[in-house]
Amino acid sequence: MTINEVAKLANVSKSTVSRVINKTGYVNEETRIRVEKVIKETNYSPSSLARGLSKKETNYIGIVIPEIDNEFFSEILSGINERLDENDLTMICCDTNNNGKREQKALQMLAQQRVKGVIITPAEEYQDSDSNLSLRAKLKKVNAPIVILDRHFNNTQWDGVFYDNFNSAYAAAEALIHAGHKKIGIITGDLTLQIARERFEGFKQALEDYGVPMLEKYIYKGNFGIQKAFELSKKMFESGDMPDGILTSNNRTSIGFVKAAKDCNIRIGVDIGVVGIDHVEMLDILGYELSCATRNTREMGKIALDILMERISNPKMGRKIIIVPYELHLKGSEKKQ
Amino acid sequence: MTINEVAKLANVSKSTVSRVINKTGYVNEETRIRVEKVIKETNYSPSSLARGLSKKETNYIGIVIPEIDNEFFSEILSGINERLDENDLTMICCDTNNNGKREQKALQMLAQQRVKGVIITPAEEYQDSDSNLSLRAKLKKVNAPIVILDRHFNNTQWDGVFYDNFNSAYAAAEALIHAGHKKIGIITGDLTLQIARERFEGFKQALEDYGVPMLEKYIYKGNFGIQKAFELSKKMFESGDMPDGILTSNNRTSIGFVKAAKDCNIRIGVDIGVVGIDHVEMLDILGYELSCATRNTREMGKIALDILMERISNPKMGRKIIIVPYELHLKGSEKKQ
DNA sequence: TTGAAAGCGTTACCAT
DNA sequence: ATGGTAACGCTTTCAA
Repeated sequence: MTINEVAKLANVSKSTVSRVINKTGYVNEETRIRVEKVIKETNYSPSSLARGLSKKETNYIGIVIPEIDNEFFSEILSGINERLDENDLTMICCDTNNNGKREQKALQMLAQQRVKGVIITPAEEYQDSDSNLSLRAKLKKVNAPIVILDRHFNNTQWDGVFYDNFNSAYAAAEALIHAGHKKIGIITGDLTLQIARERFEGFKQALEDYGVPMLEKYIYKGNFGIQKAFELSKKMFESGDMPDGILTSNNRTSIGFVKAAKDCNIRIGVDIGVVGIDHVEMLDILGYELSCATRNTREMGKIALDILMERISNPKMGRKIIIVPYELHLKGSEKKQ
Repeated sequence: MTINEVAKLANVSKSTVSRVINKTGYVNEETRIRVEKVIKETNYSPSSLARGLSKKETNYIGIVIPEIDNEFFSEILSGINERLDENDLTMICCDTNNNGKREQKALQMLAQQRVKGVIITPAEEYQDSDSNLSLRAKLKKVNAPIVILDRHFNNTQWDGVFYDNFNSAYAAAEALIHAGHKKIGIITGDLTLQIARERFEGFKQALEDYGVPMLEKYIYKGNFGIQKAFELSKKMFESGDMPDGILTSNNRTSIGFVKAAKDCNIRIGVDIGVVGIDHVEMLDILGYELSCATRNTREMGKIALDILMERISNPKMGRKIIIVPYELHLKGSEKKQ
């Protein structure tokens, strides 16, 4: 079924059918009804391809994420999805698997689809100026508005939505300080990553501001992974010299820590105080109520889409970088009895 | 940049440029090089819209799922994604939020995009013949091959990929029986759902086959949710008459059960034997190693895509229903000491 | 080996 | 209020 066939069956021109479909321009009530009847009867479905080509505009939105099976990103997607209908958008989804090559292919494909805009969490943290340049080049070729999500790179061009890593860590450390601890430690993330460094800096700043000494021996350098956090925590517990309070730098770090505590019969909130960054729902469910500084992930997705839409409708808008605030949830685990 | 502009810059016709792009037909080595140079220099990116319109064919694949932020579905997506590149496919993703209306909109949209095919997990279990009819009608309108994933409906037309619910429950119950239990119970899923009924049937069959009496008091009717499972388990523990072994009907049921056991100081694998359906990674991580009958979710996604591709290339192929097998993992929790 | 031209299914402008 | 027609950017067939 094409617009032409519908036109013939309804005894009108395709212009009229087009007007009926798009509710644009004048069309007599009787003929409208006639056309609509034919559309219904023939189950005619207008081609987005033809429409897009003709209007030189699509309603595709490209999403490029590194790990679709990571709950953080699936919540982001869920948030974006909530905004899709009202904006009449269609989502083209690409999982790069943290692979730069696949990222490039995805971006190329999106360019060919003539997407309206792209939301991307870069596959890799582009440290050196070379790879930074290459990501910039890739993004430029897309030739559409772009919003960078969660992972930083040296970007002076595009809008972005990021988490308030520094202050979130600051608040977490502060909570430990307020709980009365003097010996405070941290299990960091991979410090080659900017978000890990920012969190570490927030931690340091809090201790400094409150005059709490930061002891080298209580700084455990992790990698944001469960296993590493588990090993470090275990060492900590077995060393015979553990801090009174500790900050775990992300969800997986918290999980590794809890696992080690369970293994070593360390009671969280009793033998040691803990505050994590990120909320881990499953820990709550299983009764390990960990205090945490966290964010509204779903909201981050919505915000990213909102900014993208703003940018599309107003290309000259000043560059926007949104820092999503943390929320501090204290549930008792920060204490030590 | 359009194919015409490239053609002019390279001093050839657009036909030639098309041949170069698609590596089709004859083209002189020299002119090819010239054209390719222009393409690179101008950063020309051919329009998928125009190409699709001209070829009367896209490489879109539509995915319609009910809850994108459910780990089961994000793993499915991840599996599908692995097959996308090699098939040169682009994924259009729709989250229906278990809402029939949104499902309908999504399906309509996919039809307009002229997708090559669709993989769908229906938003609702369409019980009565009315809603069954309505889903069938919706699907027919898509006018493209369709694979039904995981959730059944009364379908005599499309290919499907489902889990072996019956035998998976049978095996789980069998494991409890082999562990020597005589008093065996189950926390079921929502029995209005076919997959819940199938699992319950598998359970019953196993007891019957082994001559183990099924006692009404040990049948706990749940709803596949954490909270309900928690409440039922708690009642079970507090009743003073609990079974020796129990089957938890899905991942969330297992979680609720474990939570209750923790609350009530019931030692899993000691005070009561448990086998679940579905593997819950987080439980393993936290040291609750639950025996389970489970499936390879990522694989299910791959299989669904593979069947879809087969169907597309061979529309006359006989109807395919793939039942994904269970894997039984015994880790000791099935016992009672 | 290359080019010209028709066609894909729409929209939008200009007539009527 | 309606119709005719060019245009969108590409592929494909037919000629040369």
